[in-house]
Formats: sequence, C-alpha cells, structure tokens
Amino acid sequence: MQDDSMLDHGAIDHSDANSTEALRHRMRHSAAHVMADAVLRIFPEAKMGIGPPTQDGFYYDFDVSRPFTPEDLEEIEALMRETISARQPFLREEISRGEAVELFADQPYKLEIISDLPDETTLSIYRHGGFVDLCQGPHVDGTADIQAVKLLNIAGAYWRGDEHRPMLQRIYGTAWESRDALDDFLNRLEEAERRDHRTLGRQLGLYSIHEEIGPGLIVWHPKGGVVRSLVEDYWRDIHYRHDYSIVYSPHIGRAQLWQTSGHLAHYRESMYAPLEVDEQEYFLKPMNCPFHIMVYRSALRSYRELPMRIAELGTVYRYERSGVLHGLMRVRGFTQDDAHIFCLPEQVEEEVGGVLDLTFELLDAFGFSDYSIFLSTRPDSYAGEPEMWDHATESLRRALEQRSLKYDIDEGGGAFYGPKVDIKIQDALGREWQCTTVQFDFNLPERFDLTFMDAEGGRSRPYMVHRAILGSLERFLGVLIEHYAGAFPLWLAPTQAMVIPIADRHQEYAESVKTKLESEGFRAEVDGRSERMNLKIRNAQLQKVPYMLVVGDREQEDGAVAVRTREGGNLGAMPLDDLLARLAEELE
RNA sequence: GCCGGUGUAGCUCAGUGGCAGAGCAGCGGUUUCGUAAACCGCAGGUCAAGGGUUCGACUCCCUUCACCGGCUCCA
Repeated sequence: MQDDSMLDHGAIDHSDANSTEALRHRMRHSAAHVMADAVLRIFPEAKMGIGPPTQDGFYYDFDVSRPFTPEDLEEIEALMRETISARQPFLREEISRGEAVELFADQPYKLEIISDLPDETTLSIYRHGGFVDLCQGPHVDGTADIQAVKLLNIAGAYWRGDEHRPMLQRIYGTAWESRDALDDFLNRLEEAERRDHRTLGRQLGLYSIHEEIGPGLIVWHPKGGVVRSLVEDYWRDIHYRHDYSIVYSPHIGRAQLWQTSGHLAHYRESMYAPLEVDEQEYFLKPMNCPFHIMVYRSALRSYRELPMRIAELGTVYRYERSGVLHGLMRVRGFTQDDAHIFCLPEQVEEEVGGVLDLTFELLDAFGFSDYSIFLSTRPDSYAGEPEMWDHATESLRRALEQRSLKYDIDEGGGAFYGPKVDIKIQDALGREWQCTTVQFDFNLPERFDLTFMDAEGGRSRPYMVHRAILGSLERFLGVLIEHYAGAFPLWLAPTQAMVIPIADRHQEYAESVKTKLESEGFRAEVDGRSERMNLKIRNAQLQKVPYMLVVGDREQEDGAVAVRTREGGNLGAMPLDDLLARLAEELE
C-alpha cells in the first residue's frame, strides 16, 4: 500500500531547459557526480552503483568495504566543496561500447548497466577533474554551478532494488540554486518533523504502541478515540446515504474459508499463524472479502437485488515484515473501511463512478485536496477473461475522465485479479500513502462460485468490486494528524473548548459554562487546577484546543466568556450565547 | 526480511569500567493571579532483556527484542 517510488513521481520536465526544476535536476545530478568523485578519492576501492537526482535532492549508491559513518559524510562534503571551488567544467563525450567496457573495467555495476543497454544506444560519459562516470546527462556547465549542497543521510539499498542482489551503501544529499533555497528546504524538513503523527500522537495523547502488546498494534487513547469515532460516525452516515448496507463479521475464520479464497495459497506469509480450536485451524483475517462474500451467498440472489453494496469497518491482521512498520501508517492490526459491491456488468460504470463521488465527498470533508490518482492495468499473469478486464478498465477510465480527474497509468500494475484505481495522499514529508483503492475482482466470484438469477431465469456471475476509501482508520488518522498538524478542525477536535477559570472562586461558574456547552452538544473541559491562567492557556494551546474560554470576575458577573482562539486571537468577552452561535456556525 | 543507527525516570535528553543525573510532567505545600511556563519541596530507575569478559559492567563483547532512517515487500 505504501508507495515507495516517490522518485518516479518527480518526473522532470526537460522541455524547458531553463525552468527552475530543470536547473535543479541538472545541478543535483551534477552534485551526485561530485559526491561520487569525493567518495572514490576517500575509498578508492568503492564500486559505483547509480546516482540519480530525486524530487528533493540526489543519491549515489556504492559498494564499499565498510559502511559509511557520519564522519565520512563530513569528509566527503568537505572534498565536494573543494571540487566546487575548483570550478571544474563538466565535459561530455560519446564513446563506443568497447571503450566504455575498457574505461569501466573495474566497475562491475557500470559494466552491468552497459551490457543491459540496447546495442543501438549511444553511450556517453561525463568528466570533471579526474572523475568520469557513465551518464546521459544533462549536467550544469561546471562544478561552480552547484550553489548550495548538503549531504543528508546514509542508508542501505539493494542493487537495482532487488533484495537478492548485493546491498549497497546509499548517500542521500540535496542541492539548491541558492543558500536560501537550501535553508528553506531544511526548514521544511524540520516543520515536517514537528507534524510527524508519531510525535503529535504522543503529545496530544491520541494513541500509543507498546512493546508489551506487540509491534504494529495500536491502542487508541480517549482523545484519539474521540477523533476516530467521529470519523467512523461520519463514515457510517455517508455510507447509509449512498445506499450501502453495513455489516459485521468475525476476526477469525476456519482454514477452509481461506483455502477457498486462495489466501492460504497466495497470502499466507502475511497471515498470523493459525489458532487450533477443536482440532480445527482458524486464521486471523487479513481481509474482509470472504466474509462479505458469505453475506452475498447466504441467499439465492436475484438480478433485482443488484447492485448490492456491503460495507464494514473491518479489523484485519497482517504479519507485515518487521522493518516496514511505521507509526499509524503501516501496522499489523488495522481497521479497513471496506466494502464489496456485487453488480451486473451494465452497472459497473455507474458503481465505479459512485465510489469516486463518495471518495471525493469524504476526502473533501476532511480537507484533502491534494492527492495523486493511479489507474493500474492488467499484469502479465492474471485471472479472468481479457474482455472482462477491458470492460472493467474502460469503466474505471471513463469514470475518471467524466470527472475530469488527472491520473497516471500504471501499465501492468493491477492486481492479478483485476484492474484498480488507487488514490494516494501525502504525509508531512511528502511520502505518499495509499488510502483509497477501487479494485475489480475476477478471482473470488469464481472461487466462491457467486451467481445470481438473471432476467432470463439463468444463473449469471456478478461483477465484484472491492473498495476502501479511507483505506484504514489507522493510516487515515495518521495522515489526518499530519495534514492538520494536530490542530483538528472544530468538528473533529477531541476538546472543542477549554474553560479556564482565573482563580479558584471562578470554578463554579466555569463548570456551569462547561455544562451549558455540553448540553448544546459541544465537547468542553474545565482546567480547574490551582495554576495561573497563563499556564492553562499555554497548555490548552499546546493541546491545540480550538477555543479557550477565560472566565474571571467580569465574565461571571455578565454571564460571558473571554474567548481566545487557538490561532492566537483574543476575541475579548462575549455573552455565552454569542459564543454558542459562533461555534454552531463554524460547524456548518 | 536486509543495511546502518538508537534503546538511561511518564516525556526530552546528559553521563561513566568503581554511589545513576537534569529539565519538563507527576505528587505535597505556598500563591488566587486577566491571555503561551509563579515559588518551595518530595518522589520517581532491574540504565530494553538475556548471556559473557572483569575484582567490579549502565559502560566492553555476544544474542534477542523494540524503535529510527532507508531498501525490499505490500492479495
């Protein structure tokens, strides 16, 4: 579900060689060369992998005798600065395959790249100083054109992204057209860290993860529980409005079920080990599909009943590899906002369109307007008939285009059981997380032999569409926390108003304000500690409470509250009724 | 799972082959205050777990677990 290929999305437009993006692209590519040059001077035995520019910088992979250390990075960066000061030009040369093989004789990874290039490819190299690299370019004119550069971190990375090939040492760096642009970028990184849902989750008391419970398993705290249940309430409401039926299903099912579904054959390594009960094996469910299929199969279905939309906030467990877990974004136990739509072939397009409309209504309600959409088509090996694939893929395409949505096509990237549309939302660091997915399934209806009575009195097989809109509640809330930097809009805020009595004698009035707010349906608390008002304001501010209501002698006398908003504005005193009206209006 | 890094109080982090430290939070007291941190005091630890080296290990070594940055995976 995670998209790790963010490098691929930063597609650079080379058409305008003078655009800032094109300049950065050349500069970063050049910085990668300068870095490789420095690495080779310190580690002459290093074997070079590849060193491309990325969306925000560049990296280069090396096979070295020992992993890099932070001290190495400093030394490498110092050498890079020397190269930049030396104002060496980048020189392009085109060479023959034979010359290239000779030139890179002691660089096995380069040789592999050369041998994999089609024969007709023109090989080019770029030189600066004493360094040479196989490279298409383009580059900046000279090393002096690299204005601001900084090495960021060290990581392991498999050669050619293949976990069966050697693991190389990767150095990430960034380069910008000015010192200011670099500083802006570094500030953005810091800001992203402040928005990290893992930090905010602790600071705001939303959720926690415990070694005692197990990795990737979330406990929601009271405040996070409020946010989650508000999201769920809204979700249920909107699903009923869109004619979904909401069901509940168990967390475990017998081996036979997963045998039929094919999960034991194809998904077992992601499933928790079975439990044995009465000499029967039960598995924790990694997916909800088989259960919803059982709902469908519980009666003989008529074409008149279709489309049938079965939805559930279904909690699933998947044994994710230990290295991939990440806060709320990638966990082992999570609740999908899952639904399965069973429909007639001629209903497919409208159903897909309906899901998209529902998706954008939901995402819009949570303030998301930036996302990327991917249409994934038939892979090499697949289930079902090509005509069905074409029909389904076309229906997805038309639904997207009717709504004028921009999307990328992931050719051959569909699941083996059907084409799909995925929608990804970015986190604070610009990493994309798949939330929405709409997937056709040509596999399970066969495996479970799903049918309905058609108008001619025969039995036909329904189309089946899986879909999740939020994806999982865990991931969605993670993205939501980062999206709002923890400052949830009023309707989602765990505490909407904090009543702050100035002195102990205002306690009773503060409680009455709270009671009044609660009777009007708002979530309010009183900070009744014997502390100074300033401290209570600070705490409420840090907890990102939207409204702080200060009450002292004056307010008590007038039946008023002094209103301060989270955004820092002191709105002054106003009658309590005015505040209630204001809050109600904001919730509209 | 793989490469690298990190685990010290609830949180953020110092520290050292020879008695375990700070700030914040917590608790007790004083203060009753007008828009982002009052003051005094107290308590808080199997230094992730297990094993080894050593007269002595939180510190050095090994194993395991968890987390962090990547990679891979993601029916």
